[in-house]
Amino acid sequence: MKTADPELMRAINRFLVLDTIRRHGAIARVEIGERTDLSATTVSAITASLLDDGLITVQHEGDIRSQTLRGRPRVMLALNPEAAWVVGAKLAANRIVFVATNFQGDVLANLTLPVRVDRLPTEVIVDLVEDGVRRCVRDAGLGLNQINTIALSLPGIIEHGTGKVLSSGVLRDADVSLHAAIASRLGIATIVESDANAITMAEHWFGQARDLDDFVLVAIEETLGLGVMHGGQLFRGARGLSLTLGDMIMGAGGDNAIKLADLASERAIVNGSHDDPGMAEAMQLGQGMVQVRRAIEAGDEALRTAAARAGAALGIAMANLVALFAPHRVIVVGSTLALGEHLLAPLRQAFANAIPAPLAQLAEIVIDEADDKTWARGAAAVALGELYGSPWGTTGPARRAAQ
Amino acid sequence: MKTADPELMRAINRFLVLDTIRRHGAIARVEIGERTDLSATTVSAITASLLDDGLITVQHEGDIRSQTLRGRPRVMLALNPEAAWVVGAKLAANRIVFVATNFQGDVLANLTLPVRVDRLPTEVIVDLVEDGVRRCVRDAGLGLNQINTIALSLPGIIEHGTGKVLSSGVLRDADVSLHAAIASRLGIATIVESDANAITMAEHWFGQARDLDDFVLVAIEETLGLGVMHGGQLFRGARGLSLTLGDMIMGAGGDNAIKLADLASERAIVNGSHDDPGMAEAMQLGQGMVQVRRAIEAGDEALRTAAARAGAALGIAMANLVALFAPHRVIVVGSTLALGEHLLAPLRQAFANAIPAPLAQLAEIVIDEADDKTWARGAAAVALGELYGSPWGTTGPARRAAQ
DNA sequence: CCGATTTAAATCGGGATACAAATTAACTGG
DNA sequence: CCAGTTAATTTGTATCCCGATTTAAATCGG
Repeated sequence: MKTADPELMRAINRFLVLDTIRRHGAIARVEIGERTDLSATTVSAITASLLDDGLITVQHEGDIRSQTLRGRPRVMLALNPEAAWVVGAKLAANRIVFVATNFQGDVLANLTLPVRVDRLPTEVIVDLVEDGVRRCVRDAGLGLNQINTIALSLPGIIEHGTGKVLSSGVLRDADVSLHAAIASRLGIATIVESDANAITMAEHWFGQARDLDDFVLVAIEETLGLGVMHGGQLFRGARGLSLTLGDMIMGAGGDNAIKLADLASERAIVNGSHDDPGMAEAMQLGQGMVQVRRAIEAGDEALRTAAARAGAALGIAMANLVALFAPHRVIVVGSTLALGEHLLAPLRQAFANAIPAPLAQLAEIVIDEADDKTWARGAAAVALGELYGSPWGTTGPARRAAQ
Repeated sequence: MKTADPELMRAINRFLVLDTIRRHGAIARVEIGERTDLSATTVSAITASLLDDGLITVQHEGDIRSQTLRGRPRVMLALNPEAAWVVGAKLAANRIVFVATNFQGDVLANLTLPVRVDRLPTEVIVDLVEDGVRRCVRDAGLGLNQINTIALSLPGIIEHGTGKVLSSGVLRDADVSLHAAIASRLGIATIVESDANAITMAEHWFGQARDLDDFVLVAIEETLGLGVMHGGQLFRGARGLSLTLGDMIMGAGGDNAIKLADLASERAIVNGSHDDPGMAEAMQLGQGMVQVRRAIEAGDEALRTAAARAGAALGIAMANLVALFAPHRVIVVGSTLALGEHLLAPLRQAFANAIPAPLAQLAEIVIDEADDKTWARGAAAVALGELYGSPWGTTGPARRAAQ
């Protein structure tokens, strides 16, 4: 816990103002004051400094007259989209997705590399990331030297701050310092983050949780991820570790103990039909769940059962999460959603059965079929969040190696 | 998120100083400065104010000479034990335990009312609490008017801030405002808190986690409770809800879905032997697990199996908690520990099997056979924590109803 | 067209805070 | 009894927030 001094005070209020502008879009000083409970004096001082630093700009044009037509008109302030640029990337089993965004998180360019990352040596992955970043930056009409931060997200357990990957389904090795490798390769500050945290950030900034500072997100793809937003901050465990969901054991012990990942991951769902060559093909292309859905609707009862089993397990896991974190909302994202109601109907039912009565009204379930670009954009948002200078250690300062 | 102003700044630093004194015991100003990274000037100013408010005192006597014998001697500052008094209470199924403590949490008096709270109407419980508080306060040589806050802890889901009990195993009704009832009855500010949170506080202040700001606590008694300490603050869900563990579903859905409480609560363990009148008797007296242990050691295989099953389920649940919260330590407390290794051996083994490899080194399990007094003392610590004026909303201000 | 009105933003002055440097206090040691 | 040493306080400066006042930039109304 940090000691408070005037600098911290200013940092907090400055962040508050900047975040208010980001959330609201173009906004006048008076209104910032109303929303933040800061005095007009302070808002003026802080916005002057933000203008000075080029993080925000005045918007004269398109100046929609304020409702009240009298008096001195409000001067609208908005983020300066060109204050900085970042690259966000999502590393998944069979693809790498990049987006370049400006300071407000608008996607300027995106790029998908359809490669089986699974079995590649880490060095090669770093190569691919480097290439992807370079191309994506060029596609955005930018130069590498204009990129402030790169945020790479991938599934697994990741130590925030050091950027060490303790374990990940897409890396062959454990305890990889992806972070340092990429940072030194490109000479740009780099953040490595769990993909679940990235998409959690995306939902908070751009998606289904813009209005909420307390929610839980369940990411169902090749691996099962978990993100927890608590008081507007990503919740991290001790040492800044990201959380995991796939390792949750369903079952009371003994023989019926089974990991959630073995019930509800995409691999687990297709397990029975793995001999079908078409299915294997689709899985490699990331279209596995689309294929499964087709098969189910063509009458494949084994897959229907598998999907239902996965949905039920997820529903129970989500009920457990509600009991453990008491969030207002549980957001479900990920490619497995392509199964549609074959997954969701049993999920909802299991959730409803498993949720303790007093909590039944607390949390709503929201399904969001976010695409890959959104995930990568979430990684970008993680990077931007640090640029905004959040004064709470939740996200430590961007680690810059090299350079 | 609050806006920062000089007042908040001072509140933070003041709390920091007071907390440093509490944790360290008698300590000189210089050392406070070193530990908190505040300047000597600021420490002097804050301690002067604390002295002025009577929260701390100088210790001239017993003035152990500082190591270095030269120079002006240090003036040791310590909490003023008489700065305030609080009562902490633990409401359990078959007893109510009270402690009265001074400002530093020393227990001045304690009292156990061996009553079956289970089936009593709420009004009667409030009566009992009132009587208990009055007696305990008198036993401590205090007057009711000297008591600053009462903190009542009980199992269940409790909304911090409003003090509403959404559900509890020891109350017949749901949605009870115990809080207001007691506060108005005694005319003293009252806090209602989950018992798991209370014992979590106790471990942090007095017990096995004095050195740690990130840990998880599992309370195994008649009901199963969960406390999460995160960054030195009790983690609460949205709306300030306390967390629950007993509602965790073990099992993947369908027929083998079962609540942890139905596997590992004391009632679940003795379930098979409920017809034994001696056992029923012991359970009512809170000696159930001692009795079970005796029975196991006398050869009762059914109970041995039940205990092992409970242990295994708990071990898995704890592994899940480590995956979900990534804490440094998991502390286990509660009367079920009386089963000893009959419970713990399978617990440890299940935990070891279930914990994901990368996390295996992260969290250690600590067993703490805390007695009832410690739980009640934890409730007192919750009350004291608010008196110390923690500036972070985590624990809202003590709600005072009535007078 | 110009002054009154209205609202927004900037400026001024007061109060609180933290900190560094200088000063005072309270010892020990020879 | 004085020099040396360490602790604590005092002094002076910079920063920050805020309320009140002033300035700015519109509209309205005759």
